Amino acid sequence: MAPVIRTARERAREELTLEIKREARRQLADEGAQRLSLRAVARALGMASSALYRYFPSRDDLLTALIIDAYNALGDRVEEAVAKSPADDPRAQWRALCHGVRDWARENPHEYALLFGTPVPGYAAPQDTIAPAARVPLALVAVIRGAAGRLDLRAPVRPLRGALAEQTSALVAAMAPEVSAGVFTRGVVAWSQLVGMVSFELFGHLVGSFDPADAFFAHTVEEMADFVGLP
Amino acid sequence: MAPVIRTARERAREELTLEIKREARRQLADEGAQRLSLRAVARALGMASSALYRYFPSRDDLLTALIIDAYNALGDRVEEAVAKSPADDPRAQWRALCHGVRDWARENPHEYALLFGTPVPGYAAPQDTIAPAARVPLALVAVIRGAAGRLDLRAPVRPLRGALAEQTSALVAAMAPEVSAGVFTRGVVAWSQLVGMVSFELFGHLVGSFDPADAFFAHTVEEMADFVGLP
DNA sequence: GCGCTGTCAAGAGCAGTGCTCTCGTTTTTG
DNA sequence: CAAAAACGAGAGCACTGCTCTTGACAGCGC
Repeated sequence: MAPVIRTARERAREELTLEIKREARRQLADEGAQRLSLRAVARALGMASSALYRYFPSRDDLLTALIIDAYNALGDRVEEAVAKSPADDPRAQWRALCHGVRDWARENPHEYALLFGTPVPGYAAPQDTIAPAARVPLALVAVIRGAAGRLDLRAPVRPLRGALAEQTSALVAAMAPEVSAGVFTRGVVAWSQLVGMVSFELFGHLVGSFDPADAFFAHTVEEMADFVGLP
Repeated sequence: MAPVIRTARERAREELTLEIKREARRQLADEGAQRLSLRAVARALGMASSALYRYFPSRDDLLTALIIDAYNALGDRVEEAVAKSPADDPRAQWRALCHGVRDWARENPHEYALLFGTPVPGYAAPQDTIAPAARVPLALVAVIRGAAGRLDLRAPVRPLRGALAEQTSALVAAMAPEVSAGVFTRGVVAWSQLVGMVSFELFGHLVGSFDPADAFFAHTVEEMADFVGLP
């Protein structure tokens, strides 16, 4: 393993890397990813802009690092919210998860936009992001798994056919064997609905209709809990 | 009214405005809004970059014009798809609407991102965009209205309380008086789910799970049609 | 302790951006 | 016909991401 005592150089490098990300995150929160400027970050840190390239080979790499941090911040928040909920109350956990996502998004709109808005770089999500990105979806299926056997579907799930049945059964076998394929797809539907609704609110698509979205959001969270059959 | 025969200058201006938008749309489709450059547009048109500012006061204004055009293109596409469906088959119309949105989005990913991704300008959606932006949602409630009286809800809608009841009753009275408040909210839920799912597919959030999303999309469209009670 | 080697910050510079201002020219208008 | 408005082009400002070179310093084996 790496030694605990590093050379002065290595410690300085690690510290500066953190400081750069900290300042970049500040500017991101202030002005959005669009206006995040390497030169401005360097200026705020009192160093030459060229020196920054020793730590992040390009602006996109800095953004990727911020994306990973944001995914982890959201993951921490949501996992903690779920953990604080009663262990035997899947609906309370569901509520905590959904409201955790929304609250975090409203507190960090630019970071949320970085995760779920238009992808900034050339469409290719680096490999390092997929694990942090999976945390909230995994927490969501964990909540559903915790309710397995007690699920109560008011409306039966339509049968899965052909390619969808194959895709779903592979996924279910890998990550939620105690849950039926139909319920699993409903979980994915609810996840996309949650992100769609939060994006609507943050991106201003609800201004003419449910402008203070609190009541609508709370209601929809319950409806989607019913949709996946949570007790 | 304005005369049909305009001065040569006015006709030239109108034509050049269209040409600028055409070229900008080309570059938008190629590289995305991020890389859309006024200078590059001017270069392609063989004119000085400064001359462009006589037609669009800023880059954001050009983008706003493109946003309006994109909303209208999507609106045309969806309205036409619904109109081509059997008049007495709300579920077929629903299918046409949802698949119309997805198909258009897949054919014009950057323009879709412009509409439903991270808002590019300073968060304020200009007044001119809200009418074109409302076309697809309005088409969606029209489909539901067309099925009023024949709706079949497998799972009853949770009662709307407090602020939500007030917001919804105002909206329902204004745009869908023959539909119950509960069904109306489910329509909004389905709309946000649709956009969330298409965004997931286009922005790469489905790569690990339902990567070819065709089967999952088709299945979910039917599930959401059930959700709003379409016959 | 000494020198080599790799790492580092800094500066200059390149190509590009949005945007403003001025300056002649052209077209419309009174 | 003359005044006024609109127009295209050019120069220029302040900024961006990024590259290359230069000189200084730290860490290592000897």
